[in-house]
Amino acid sequence: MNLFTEVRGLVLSALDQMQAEGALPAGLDPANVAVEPPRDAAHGDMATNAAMVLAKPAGMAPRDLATQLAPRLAQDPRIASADVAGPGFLNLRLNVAAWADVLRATLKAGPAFGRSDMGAGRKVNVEYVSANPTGPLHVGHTRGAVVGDALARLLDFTGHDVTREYYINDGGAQVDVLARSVYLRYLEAHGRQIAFEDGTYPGDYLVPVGQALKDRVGDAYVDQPESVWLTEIRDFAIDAMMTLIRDDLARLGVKMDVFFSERSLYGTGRIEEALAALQSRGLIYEGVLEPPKGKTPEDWEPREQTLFRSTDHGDDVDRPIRKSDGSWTYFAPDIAYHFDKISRGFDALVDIFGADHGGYVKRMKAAVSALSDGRVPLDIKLTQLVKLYKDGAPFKMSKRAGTFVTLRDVVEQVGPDVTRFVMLTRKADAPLDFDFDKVLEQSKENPVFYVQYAHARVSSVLRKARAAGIDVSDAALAAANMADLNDPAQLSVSRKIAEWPRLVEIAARTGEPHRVAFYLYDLASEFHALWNRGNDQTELRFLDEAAPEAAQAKIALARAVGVVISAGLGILGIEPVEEMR
RNA sequence: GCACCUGUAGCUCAGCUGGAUAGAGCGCUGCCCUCCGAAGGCAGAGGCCAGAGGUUCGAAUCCUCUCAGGUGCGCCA
Repeated sequence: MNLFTEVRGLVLSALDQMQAEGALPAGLDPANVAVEPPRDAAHGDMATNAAMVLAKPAGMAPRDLATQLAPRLAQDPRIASADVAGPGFLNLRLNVAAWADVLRATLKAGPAFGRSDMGAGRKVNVEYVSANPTGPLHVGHTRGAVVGDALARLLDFTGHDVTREYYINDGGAQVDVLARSVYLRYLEAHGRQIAFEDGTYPGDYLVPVGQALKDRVGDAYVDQPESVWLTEIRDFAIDAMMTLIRDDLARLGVKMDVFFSERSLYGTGRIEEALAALQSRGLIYEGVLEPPKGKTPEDWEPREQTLFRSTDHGDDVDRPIRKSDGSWTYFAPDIAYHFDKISRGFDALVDIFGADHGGYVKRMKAAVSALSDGRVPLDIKLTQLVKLYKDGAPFKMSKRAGTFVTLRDVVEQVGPDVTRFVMLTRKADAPLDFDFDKVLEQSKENPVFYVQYAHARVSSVLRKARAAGIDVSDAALAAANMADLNDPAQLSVSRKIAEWPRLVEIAARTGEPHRVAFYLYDLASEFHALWNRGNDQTELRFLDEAAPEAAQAKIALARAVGVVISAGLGILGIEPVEEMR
């Protein structure tokens, strides 16, 4: 139940009626008519811009149109008043019964409250993390993992058929480097002195891999040339790294549906197939690129390469598919990979990239646009850097020295729930500060704590009520008489609850799960404010000994808050707590 | 040089397919908090939404230009 769309429906039918009666010209397009919560609560519970949007096409003054519309809306039993305001807004006040309806709907739907069918079962592929299989996940990957997973859950909640996918970059030179690095650790396991040259991975995490390799093959590769061991060690190492990465993701509670190997595209004709698809559209040619202006590489030489005419699909320059020596660029398998996604029948694709891949966005979109003839939209979300702090001082990360802060470090210190929530306290394309001390603080400053605390208070109310012999089943609460829930603080909470389905749709449409986190903080604020009112006004306490007969309706309100917090945290992949410790 | 992201209160940031007097937390000021539901509560001050044009009934939001910060720009992935 979305109260806003219901009231919008009411507005639209009133407009239809006016057109039928000749009070308005026929054939007006109501697409831009909106019913929204007003920014200022003094303006009522909801406002509609209908009169202003339609004034011009109707050839009427906005306020006149609003004046005629108002009494028609006021006839509805849910509407207490409809007032013309400002340039032609119609401010609506709702009857207490309308809020009671919302609470009943919340209790009835439970965790499904706010679900919608806006996705209409459309198949959406969300690709995220996709870290190179050369080491454990670090904090940057963590953010991508959290954002991608929350987005996937959000799309699922709004009726999309979601596939979560990880693209394993196991086809490039970096996995050869991995193999050489593992070889060094393998030699080390045999007691050899080793030295890590530039371009190898010195991290400790390869020590057990070298040992495991030794356990498996003994000294078979010692003092052997690379040609003997490279392929086998590479496969062994990639397997080990993907096991590590899956384990890291599991610690965060992220589970992929599909792991797609880049390597599976090589030698199977699939890259050639994708390029043939572009070729048949006349988008492949042999040519020479201009050097980038203002930053010409020292060793620049014009070279003929196979190019993709991405400029036909919105890119700034055409992009190379083959290097000048004839081998594929990284872009070629990526095109084939996205071609594969398209041919698997997805209606929409989403990629979550780190911000350092921002330069890749246009060409990828161009490729998908070309390969699907514009049918399949590709949405690319960039996640910005995470800056770590401890004791107020920034944490340094250096991948080269092998000392970087891993996903595992973070989750072990603060837990998966806090990690997830904090990663969503900024929109994805803004940098994020992550302070190890602050995220564990128990205060209003800390949104994770504040939201969980609200849920714990709800749980506490329910426990105590149960102990007092009150029936707190959702059915009983829904049947309570809620006519007296009309204190401003109570109405604020109800209003916020009513916004939840609307917020979900906005967050899903914009692909911005952080909005859920901010909403939950707002809802928790309203709830805590109501709770605090109970200090002075004992009749606002959820359990007021002086008036036990009023308890059930108030508990229904608290329970509804708990239901929404629980649903919201569910979208963020977080378990609500029953009590704080 | 070009592309993308960012620029909102002293600080950290929200801001809904364009909507009314732009919000929150921290910090600051004042009051309240021996107990009854205080891991605090209530109230207040604080803004040229980077700047300049434009679009329109209406712009933090859309367009153009400028400024500042970040990221990236064939033969890495």
